[in-house]
Amino acid sequence: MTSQITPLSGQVPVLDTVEANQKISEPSRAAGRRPNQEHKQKRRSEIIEVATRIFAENGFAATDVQMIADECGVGKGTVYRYFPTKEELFLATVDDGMQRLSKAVESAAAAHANDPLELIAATVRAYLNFFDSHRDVVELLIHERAHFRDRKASTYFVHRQANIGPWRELCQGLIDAGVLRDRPVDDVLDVISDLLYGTMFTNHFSGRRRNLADQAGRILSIIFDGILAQPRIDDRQWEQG
Amino acid sequence: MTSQITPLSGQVPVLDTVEANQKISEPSRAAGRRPNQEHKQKRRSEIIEVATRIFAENGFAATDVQMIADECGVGKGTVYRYFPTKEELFLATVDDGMQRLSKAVESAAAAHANDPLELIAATVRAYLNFFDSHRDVVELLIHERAHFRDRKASTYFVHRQANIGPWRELCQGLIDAGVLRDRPVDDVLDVISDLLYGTMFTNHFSGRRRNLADQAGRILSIIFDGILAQPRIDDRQWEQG
Amino acid sequence: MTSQITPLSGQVPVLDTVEANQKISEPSRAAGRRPNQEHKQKRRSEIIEVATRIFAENGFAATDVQMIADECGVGKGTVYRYFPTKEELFLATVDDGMQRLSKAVESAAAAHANDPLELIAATVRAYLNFFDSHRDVVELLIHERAHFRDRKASTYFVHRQANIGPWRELCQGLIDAGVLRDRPVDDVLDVISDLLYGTMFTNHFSGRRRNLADQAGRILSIIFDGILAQPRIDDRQWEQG
Amino acid sequence: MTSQITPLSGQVPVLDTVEANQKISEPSRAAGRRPNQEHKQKRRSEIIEVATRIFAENGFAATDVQMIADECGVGKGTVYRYFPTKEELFLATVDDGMQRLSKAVESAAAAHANDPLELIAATVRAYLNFFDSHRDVVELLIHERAHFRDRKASTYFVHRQANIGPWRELCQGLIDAGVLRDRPVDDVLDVISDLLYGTMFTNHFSGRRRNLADQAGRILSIIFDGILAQPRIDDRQWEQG
DNA sequence: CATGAATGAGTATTCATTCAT
DNA sequence: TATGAATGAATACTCATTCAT
Repeated sequence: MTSQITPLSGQVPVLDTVEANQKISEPSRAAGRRPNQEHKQKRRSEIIEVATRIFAENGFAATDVQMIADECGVGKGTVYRYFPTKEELFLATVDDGMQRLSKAVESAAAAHANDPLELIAATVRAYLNFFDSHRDVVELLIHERAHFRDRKASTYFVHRQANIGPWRELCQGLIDAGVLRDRPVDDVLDVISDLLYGTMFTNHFSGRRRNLADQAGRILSIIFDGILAQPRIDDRQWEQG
Repeated sequence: MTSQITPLSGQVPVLDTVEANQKISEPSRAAGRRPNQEHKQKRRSEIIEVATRIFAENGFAATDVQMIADECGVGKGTVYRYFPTKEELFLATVDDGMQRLSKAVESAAAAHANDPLELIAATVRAYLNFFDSHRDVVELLIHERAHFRDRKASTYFVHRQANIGPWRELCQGLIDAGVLRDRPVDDVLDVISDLLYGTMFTNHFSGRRRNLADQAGRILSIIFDGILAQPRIDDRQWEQG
Repeated sequence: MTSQITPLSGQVPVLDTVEANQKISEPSRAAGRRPNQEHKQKRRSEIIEVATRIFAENGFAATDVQMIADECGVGKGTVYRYFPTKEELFLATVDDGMQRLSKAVESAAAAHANDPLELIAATVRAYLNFFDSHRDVVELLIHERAHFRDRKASTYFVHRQANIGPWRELCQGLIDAGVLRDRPVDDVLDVISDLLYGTMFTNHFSGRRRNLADQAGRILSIIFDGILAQPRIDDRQWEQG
Repeated sequence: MTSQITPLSGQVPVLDTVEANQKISEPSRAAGRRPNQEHKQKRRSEIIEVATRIFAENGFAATDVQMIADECGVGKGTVYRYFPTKEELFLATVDDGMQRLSKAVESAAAAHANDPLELIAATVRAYLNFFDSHRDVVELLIHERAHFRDRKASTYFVHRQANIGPWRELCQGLIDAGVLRDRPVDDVLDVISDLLYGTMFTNHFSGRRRNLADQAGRILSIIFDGILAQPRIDDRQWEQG
């Protein structure tokens, strides 16, 4: 159900395909109209696709399942055949969004597996690009949090946590190699992750539409080099609060 | 309605009291029924305080105005005497939260008006501290976005935009003085703002509870100095995507 | 909530009035539109009266609360102000029916307190008369049983059990006085109760419409004297199965 | 469709097999596909058996045809091949129950064809025993009445009416022979029928679990001999209301 | 023949808002 | 002015029935 989400990854992440638990076990009984797995998967995808759009546009509460059924050209009962409740349908759209994010980041990372800094840069660009061209998914994240706050851990952070591992190794390697300053790995990853998360939301919420390639560049520049003109000479301990 | 929000400010931020239409119109006759006005303001504050908590706990849709009335010990009709609709009441709580954020950041900044870098550091700490001790407000921001997406600009970003000015001047001054690298001011401010925004949400959503002073220190360290061990020597242009 | 139901009673049964728990405790707070107890009781009765008819006509499942609201000339929400669920409303109608039965039997019995056999006869007549002229109540008993089978003891039998006491004493007295044969009191009461219950249902379900006074007479004749021409001479033990 | 039901019968009751329209039409070609017919009858019986249990447990409305299909291990469509609607299936279970009652009473009566009073006693016992060991059937009677009130005469009373004949003759014979008092036959039969009906329901609804043989004995004792110690001396006319 | 995928009519309950008192 | 009684629009989910395979 989860997969590569963390915006940094030094190796090709494995996509944990979900189909297993979606397939209905083959009934061993007699003739009759047989269930068609292919057809089921296809229709399930259609519903998720439409639901993603409609939930993103209207939010969870304001979305009537009938709207989704109509848009799909099926009866409401059919939607309920595939997803037992409106909530499950919604969560399926969020999960689907996260899987698509994973694939997008993976693909981008795969092309730069041999140049660590470029790998990081490519990942940052892929992450921002994904959310820029899939604004629906940003909305879903908000609605998930608003509606399921106390019943479910945020899907986004579940994925982030599940896939941080490879990035930690990559970072540690770069520190050992003297490429990065000797800072705790988790501190570095947290700052980068939080910055991307905040940037993504801000882009979306504030309507800020800058050239994404430039934006990624500016972010990387500051992350890599900081904002001070003469950094290390100033010895002040910012850590002390 | 708005006030100092931007997490960086080189001068005592001005509280833009736009709340004209929220305040009960001042009676123009000299003295007379002043006590009533005070009573009204007090009750209005009570309602907002209770509503903040209940909206944060339950979200907008799941909150029944009756719950708020009960908690306040007044009739439902009374709540409607102070706020014409549930939505206006909700928005008033968000605005109230933003004003409190402003005051908190202001106060922290005021103590370091003479040391720019320390001013920045103090602001970062104050910002993270505020949201850490006012988790309600984080929730309200989410619910506002989820429910009012297409009807209202995010109060948070309205405030941010309204109060970025002084920070821009501060930054430009530091660049001119050679303290900061010569990067476009807005780039720097965006990165810092987005990072704080993302950090705040991540702290809240992922349940990450680190020592806040340390967290602020780590953030500042990376912002100021970057993550690379030998920064400027690498001339690579990250801007090119 | 309960009261005299059992069809036999040697003393004026006490009607346990229910109003106590229906009244809303006086709110101690300020002005405003005050709750009006009288008005509430009246409306509650109206709703029960209408609901009795509609539930009896359509059954529980087929009754739409809207039908009741319309018939009452109030909004659906108003019905729900008085009864939190459709089920509670239904059960209230059953209870109301049982209370009315109690009153009817009581009144009839009160007139013959000094002649035990006549008291029994009057009770039998009152019981059959009540259900004959309140066919709604018979229906409610059926629907209650059909719908609440495993969630609630039958209201009818709860009442019957709660009010059998006085009848047991009366019967025992008559046995001691040699008026009745020396049989276990509970056997006698069970047979009479079951016979009345079965007669009531049969009258209702089979559409049998005989003169009720005659019917009561025939029942009493057989109960008192049996069907055998030469009873006690035949010593056969029916008890042995 | 109907059969011997009336609890009193002086001769082997005839099973009125009216179930013509329930049976799958007999194939007129001599032999041929007889096995298929058998298979059909068998499956039909299976479905009725399962449906009886499930309808009794859940009531008509709360029973999902899917539940019955699952329990039978067949597809829902198959159930509909045997019974055109859920209602017809339900009514078939009621009718089946009544036929089983008939058989049970018949068998018991057959053993005492030569002793009228013992025949009556045996019938009473068989009737109470049947419903005691087939509680499902009692439930079905209730649900039938609740759901089909105005569309269908109660199956129970249809059967009762259809089979009262032989009992009337038996009774009249006993009266003529001076065994029973000279009362109108129908009065006697009504009282006995109603008493058994009421006893059966009361046993079921009130959870009263007494030794059935004893119970039958007590009932017979009162029916035969009445409750008065000195019956006929008291000349009072109970008939006058 | 048997099956189960598809359908859509049907309904209890909630709650923002109004307004009589 | 404060109150709470009244209202009715709005909506997820079920399940009997049909019919393509």
